Amino acid sequence: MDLEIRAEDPLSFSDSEELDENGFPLASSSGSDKAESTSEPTSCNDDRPHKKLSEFASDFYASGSDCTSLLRIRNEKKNGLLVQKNLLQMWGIAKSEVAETSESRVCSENRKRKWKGKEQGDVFGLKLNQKKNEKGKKPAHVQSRSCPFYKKIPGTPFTVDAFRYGAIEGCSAYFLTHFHYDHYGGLTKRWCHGPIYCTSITARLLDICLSVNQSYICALEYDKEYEIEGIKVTFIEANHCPGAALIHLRLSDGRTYLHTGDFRASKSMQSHPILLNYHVNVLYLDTTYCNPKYRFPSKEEVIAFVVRTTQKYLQKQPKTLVVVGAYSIGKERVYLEISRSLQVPIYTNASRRRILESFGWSDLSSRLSNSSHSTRLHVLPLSFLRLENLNKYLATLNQRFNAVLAFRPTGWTFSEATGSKLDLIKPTSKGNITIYGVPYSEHSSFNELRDFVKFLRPDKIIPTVNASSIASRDNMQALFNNWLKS
DNA sequence: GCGATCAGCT
DNA sequence: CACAGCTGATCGC
Repeated sequence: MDLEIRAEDPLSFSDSEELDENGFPLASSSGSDKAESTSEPTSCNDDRPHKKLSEFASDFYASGSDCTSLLRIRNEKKNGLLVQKNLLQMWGIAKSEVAETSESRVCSENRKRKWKGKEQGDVFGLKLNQKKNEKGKKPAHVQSRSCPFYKKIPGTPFTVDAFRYGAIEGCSAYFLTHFHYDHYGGLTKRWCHGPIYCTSITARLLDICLSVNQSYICALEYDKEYEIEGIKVTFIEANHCPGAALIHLRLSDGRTYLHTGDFRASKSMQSHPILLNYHVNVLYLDTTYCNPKYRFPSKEEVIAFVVRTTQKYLQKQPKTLVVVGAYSIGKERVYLEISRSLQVPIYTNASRRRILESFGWSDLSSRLSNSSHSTRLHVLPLSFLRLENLNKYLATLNQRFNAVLAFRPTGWTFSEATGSKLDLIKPTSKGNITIYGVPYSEHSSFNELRDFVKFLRPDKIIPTVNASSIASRDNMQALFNNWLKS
């Protein structure tokens, strides 16, 4: 493999900033500007208010928080890339170009209304002026975007899920924990900054969806120890989406790190040999739901609820179309279990079928259908699951169904009131369309997180989510301290 | 013209 | 809120 970059001192990312014993920025450090690590010099004045209060991971904030997406899927149309304009077009129901489908019309009208309220002219004027004045220069927010410290692993030339920062100084191995946009963002077919280590499923998705140059992709098996740049590396199944991994690192000096990427902690992880055998010094933790209010049921309980709700609806109304919403990858088991219990195939569009088939799960692949007429079970993009959209979708299936039962699986569908009592969930409903939000989470609940940390007993915990506000960080740190005391 | 990235939004 | 995106507009080549 040709490495584009050669770190002069691969064991040190930034020798100019003050670090603690683990290689993290000291709270009292004043060298925040030196933390800049993109290849571009930064010239932005930092007037962020929190700077005065805390220097914790100063470059964390410089990383920006925008999450944009442009998932282009290589279509079946030869080698061309096709951007899918809208769902009804994709299904061949609406004509392209001229086709102003009811769905696209609704959306564009909504946007126009919002846009108008923001004084269109002013916005355009401002942008154009800025562009003229700053010709040749990148906008400030781009210039200031540098790799957050918690994505760099101290004492190693590794970064984790850090692809939006160009070439990172001192990094000669880029790890990708899983194929979700907020983690792979920045990866394109023009990636050339170094080898990407990931699982084989993620590796295939990088090829299928992003056309990343194969020569940069290094697929590692789960539960097998590799030595990369002198560091022992083991991937552990993360219980998140297909191909997601925890990264276990053992340095030659004995330090042990665990980076969870995104994960849902489970009891079975507590019997993993590598987690039992090595004390973890630093834990990089997915703290998405690190708040006691997040108390959702197990995936199995939610699936059981979805299946029995489906069966109940079908008894009352046999001509019901069942719809499950999903992002690119994740939540597969929800529709897989409906498919099993109803003994019907799963219809979804060609792009998603290609992705699902790449997992190499024969049980899933064998249930996929390319015909929307062949089955009452359809998988659609989560964003499409709204009453108006589903109503129109139903109409396109010409009388074959007369009701829609849809499920939106997301960890956000929690309610203090319902808690784990799933049968109290009230769907949103209008006419013959019913949409259930179900708390199917692929991140740890608060209790699962606590139990995992108490099992692992790391010396230090670095939250990788919800760490942008001081209050939130302090809150989490207090929880960690509480969990780890005694 | 095309791919990548933006702000704004959910 | 924020999961993990989605959209049209804009930017760079």
